[in-house]
Parts: sequence; C-alpha cells; structure tokens
Amino acid sequence: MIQGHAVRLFTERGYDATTVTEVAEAAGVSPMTVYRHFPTKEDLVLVDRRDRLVAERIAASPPDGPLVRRIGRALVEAAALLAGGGGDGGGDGGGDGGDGDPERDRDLLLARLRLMISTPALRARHLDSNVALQQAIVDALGAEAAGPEAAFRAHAAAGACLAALHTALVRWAEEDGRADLPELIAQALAAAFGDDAVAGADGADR
Amino acid sequence: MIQGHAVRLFTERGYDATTVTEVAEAAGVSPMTVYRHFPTKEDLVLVDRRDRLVAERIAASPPDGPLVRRIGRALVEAAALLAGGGGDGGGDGGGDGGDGDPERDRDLLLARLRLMISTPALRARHLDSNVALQQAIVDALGAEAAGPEAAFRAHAAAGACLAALHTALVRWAEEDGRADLPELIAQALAAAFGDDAVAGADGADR
DNA sequence: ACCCCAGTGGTAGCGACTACCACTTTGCGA
DNA sequence: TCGCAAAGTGGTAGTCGCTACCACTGGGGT
Repeated sequence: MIQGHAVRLFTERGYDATTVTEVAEAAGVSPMTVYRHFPTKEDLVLVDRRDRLVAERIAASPPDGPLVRRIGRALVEAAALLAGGGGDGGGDGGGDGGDGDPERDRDLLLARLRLMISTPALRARHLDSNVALQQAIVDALGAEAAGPEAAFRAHAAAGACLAALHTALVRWAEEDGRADLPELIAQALAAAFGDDAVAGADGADR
Repeated sequence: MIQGHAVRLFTERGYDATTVTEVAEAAGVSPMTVYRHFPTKEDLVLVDRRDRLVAERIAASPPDGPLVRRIGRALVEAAALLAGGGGDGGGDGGGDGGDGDPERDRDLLLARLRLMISTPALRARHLDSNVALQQAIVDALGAEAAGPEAAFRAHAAAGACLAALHTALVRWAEEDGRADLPELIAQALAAAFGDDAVAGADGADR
C-alpha cells in the first residue's frame, strides 16, 4: 500500500524530486514506518521475490541441451507463468504476490518498470539484482560444483540470458505491456543466440 | 591522485566505512575539491572513458556476419589494445589514460575492479554504465535507423555480449589479472554463444 | 600595474538513512 | 481478569553524501 503511493508520487513528480517523507505523508504513516518496511528508498520500487521461482524452474529442468537453451526456456516459462497466472510478469522486478485486481497489478508493474528504466539509481539497482539472480541460476545448474571452468561458462551463459531478458522487459514496457512477454523474451533470446538456440521453447516466430 | 588515495582507503577500510572527508584529508585537499573532480563518491572508483573506443571499433568493423560476432570481436580487440597498450583493460571501468608506470596502473585497475565487484553500490553503478555502452554499440551499429525490430535485436545482442564481458572481467579479477584478458573474453563469448560464434576472434590475436 | 579566471575553500542546508528509546496494540496463557 | 511478551509504530538526534551560494588566492595576458 505504501508502495502504491510511492510509485504514484514518483511517476507524477519524479523519483529524485519526491522525498520519503512525502511518500509517508501520502500513505498516512511516519517516515520511520516507511524505512521499516523498505530499507531504502529504491526498494519502494524494486522488490523481487521471483528469483527463487526461476532458479527452481531451472533446477527442475532436464539437464539436456546447451546452457542457454535450458536457462532461456526457464525464463520464458517463468514469464508465462507470472504473466498468465497473476498478471505479474518479468523474471526480475516482480512485485508483491498481488492477489487483487490483475489489471491493477499489471499497471503497477508497468509503472515500476518504467521508473526502473528511466531512473539511473533504480536502473542500476535493478541490474544489480540480476547479479543475484544470475548467481541463483548458476547454483541451480549445479555448475559451481563442477569446477571453476564450468562455473565460468555458466555465469557467462546466465548473464547473457538475463541481459536478453532485460532487453525484452524494456521493450515490453515501451509497448505499454501490450505485447506478449514470453514471446518477447523468446525473440530477444533468438536475436542474441540464434533462432535454433531457443527453438522449442515457445511458438516464437522468426 | 585523489583517486589513488580513495581506492587505497576503500580497499583498506571498506567503501562504506570510508567517508569522502577522509579521502580528502588523505589527498591533502578539502572535501569540496573532491566533489569538484568526482561528482559522486562512486565516481572515485568508477571512471570510464573506454565506451567510445569500443563503439568506434564497432562502427569501423565490416558489417558482415552475425551481430554477436561483430560485437564480440570488437570487445576482444579493444581489450587487447588496452591490455597491451597501457596496462589498462576492460571495455568498462577503464581508468585514466595512465601514462605512468604500467605495473602500477594495472594494480590500480585491479583494485578498482575488485571494489566494483564486491561493493553493491559500485557494482550497480558499474552495470548501469554498461547500459550506456550498450546504447553506444547499438548506435555504432546503425541499428536504430533500421527500424525498431532491428534495434531490439541489436540491443539484445549487445547486452548479452556485455554480460559475457562482465563475466570475463570478474574472472580476470579473481585470478588477480594473471590470465590473458582478451582470451578470457573470447572464452566467455564462446561459452554463451557457442564456439562457432566467435571462431574468428578466438585466441587468434594473442 | 591591471584584470580575468580557473581552482580552491567555507558555510549552510537538504535528504537519505541509522542508531536509541518510548508508546500502543495484540494475542495468549495464568 | 490480569499480566506479559511480541510486534508495530513514532520521536529525536545524529552521520553522511551532496548541493547550493559566496569568498579567496594565484598565475597569465593586456
């Protein structure tokens, strides 16, 4: 609820031009309560609890085919799950488990995504959260135990896949969420790794 | 010079535990002078003027082959240039054009890289600077003018390549700069995109 | 001699964030 | 019913990053 007011104010007045105190006043609480729930101002926009979902999806995937295919497929599936299930999408930057109005949830997610893309501080933090997700993916792949070389390759593959995911998210936000997110992700993966690398992941044309 | 003291203090005491005032005192100037030269505390570690070099290298490359090969080759070449020329490496986070002791320059770069990797705030900023580099690459490719679809694919490819570059930089820092950076970059690209995608650049020039 | 100006320093202030402590409410067992 | 612990909320004071605004100094050109 605090988050809703925060995102609204940030969108209206700009992130830097809005103080935490103003957010607190809008939400009807004291500034301290805001800091209690959101350790930093940036967390008012960036909250993700999706990392585990993607990582679990990868750990559960059959260990066949190249790394990027496994990771890419997991990303597409996770996005499809989130987009279809709760109106929430994106492997990173997912919001609360909003069980409320799905339409409203998607608008909130879009607003947050736009802030994340346009505000340098938020964008930086968002990209950094991808590092944590990347580590989770590498862990889920069990690559760390297979030696430093395997871990290195897994990190490279996971990082590249997440970069493609980020590109898809940016594009999705630019189109106001009208496009199909899983398909966009598949297209980004195909653009980066070649069409064959993600074939079979989804009905991605091209 | 201020930067040298800053990196040393940050490494000794930790980034967050060191105030800008302490850096200023160590450098023998006032805090304001520090802010004059480095707009933010993070800039004391993150300085990059390399973006243009990579972008120019891409703009000058022949427009044949897939995007990732063109971008990957440019990254490897840029790293080879910087590593061999001035003891400076990395498409991002490059330092001043240190014309002094190359040994000293490399150590400074390594220290900065380690800080960038281990400190969340610095890591976030560093990753964000990659976004600017990504945009420069897309511009250099002239993809923006070729329509939104081409731009989208170029962004996905560039982002993925930069993620691989980042992985290589992390690995390079972990090995204390003993490994050959261009080769590491080529390996990371190969791990992400397949050996054939960078066949032209893989270990060719070293 | 003059002035110009780039570099430096000081002061005051804002905003993010963090201690440390006090108060109220809630739920639960005695 | 009482007492009590736990959780949530709020206040105060302070640090630190950072940004105004203004004053000072020193070297170079006229």
